[in-house]
Amino acid sequence: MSKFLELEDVTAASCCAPLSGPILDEDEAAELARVFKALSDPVRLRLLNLIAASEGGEVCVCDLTTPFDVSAPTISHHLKVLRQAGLITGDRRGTWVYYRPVPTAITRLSTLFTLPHLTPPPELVGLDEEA
Amino acid sequence: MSKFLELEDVTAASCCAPLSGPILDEDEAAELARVFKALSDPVRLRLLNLIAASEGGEVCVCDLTTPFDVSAPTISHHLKVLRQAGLITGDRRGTWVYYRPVPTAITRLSTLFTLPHLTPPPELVGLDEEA
DNA sequence: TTTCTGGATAGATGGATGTCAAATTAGAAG
DNA sequence: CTTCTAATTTGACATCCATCTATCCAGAAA
Repeated sequence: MSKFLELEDVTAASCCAPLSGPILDEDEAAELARVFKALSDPVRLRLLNLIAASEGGEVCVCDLTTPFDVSAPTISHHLKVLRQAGLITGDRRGTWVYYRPVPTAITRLSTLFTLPHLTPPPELVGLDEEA
Repeated sequence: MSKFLELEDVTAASCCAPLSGPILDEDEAAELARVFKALSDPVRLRLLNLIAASEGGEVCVCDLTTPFDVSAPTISHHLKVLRQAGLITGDRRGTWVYYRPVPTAITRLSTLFTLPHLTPPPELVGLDEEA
């Protein structure tokens, strides 16, 4: 494991119970917020999507810079943010650097959005905020 | 339906396929990013948690201001952001305003974080970013 | 070692965002 | 109408963040 990433994993134990579950304390909320902040940028979402959808399970950074309109350092920055959020991992192999998703960190978020006592009543659709 | 919320619903059709699914285009990514940006603040996460976990299915704003260290206008601002993201709805009844979660918008996010072809291999835990 | 290339870091900058105090609106009650 | 209270809006301010250019670091190949 290369050394160029010395980062704090933010997705510790904070999230497991759904949002509709027990009350979130300030620390848990702060940790979770950091993860969602990592997902709050379009470029980062597309990066994570490309990495998570990759056939081989990993993607070379060299393939992540061309699909975007931003500079290479910006891509590097976004990858770092995703790394710090614990959503992806990367390691250097020779000249190139490869990134993979961290499945446990990603699937953990899935349980957050289940609403046990609120199975979505389809009749309510349309009462949401309207344009 | 009261008039004090004239907001664009952001959680349109953008999200349904998991992050590991088909490639996200720029528009879809932008829409999704807006939802996650709404979730990227600790106060907003706790607000949504309080609302989603409420027994009666709704919460009066008057009960949402005391648990926090921030001023009432700030709470109002955060509620507006959550509303604009389509995650909650609110309406005034007499003197008070009540907020409810929007189940469809919330549960929809759940499907985003499933990894069909990547059932989380427990052996990989620990290879994540380390402190 | 020197050179070349892929990728990360450093520093600067413009725009977005969380916060508050003060002013405003909506409704209830005199 | 006047007054009081709940909640939102306005406007200002400080901080944060996405982006860029320039520079630096890590390997590979001479």
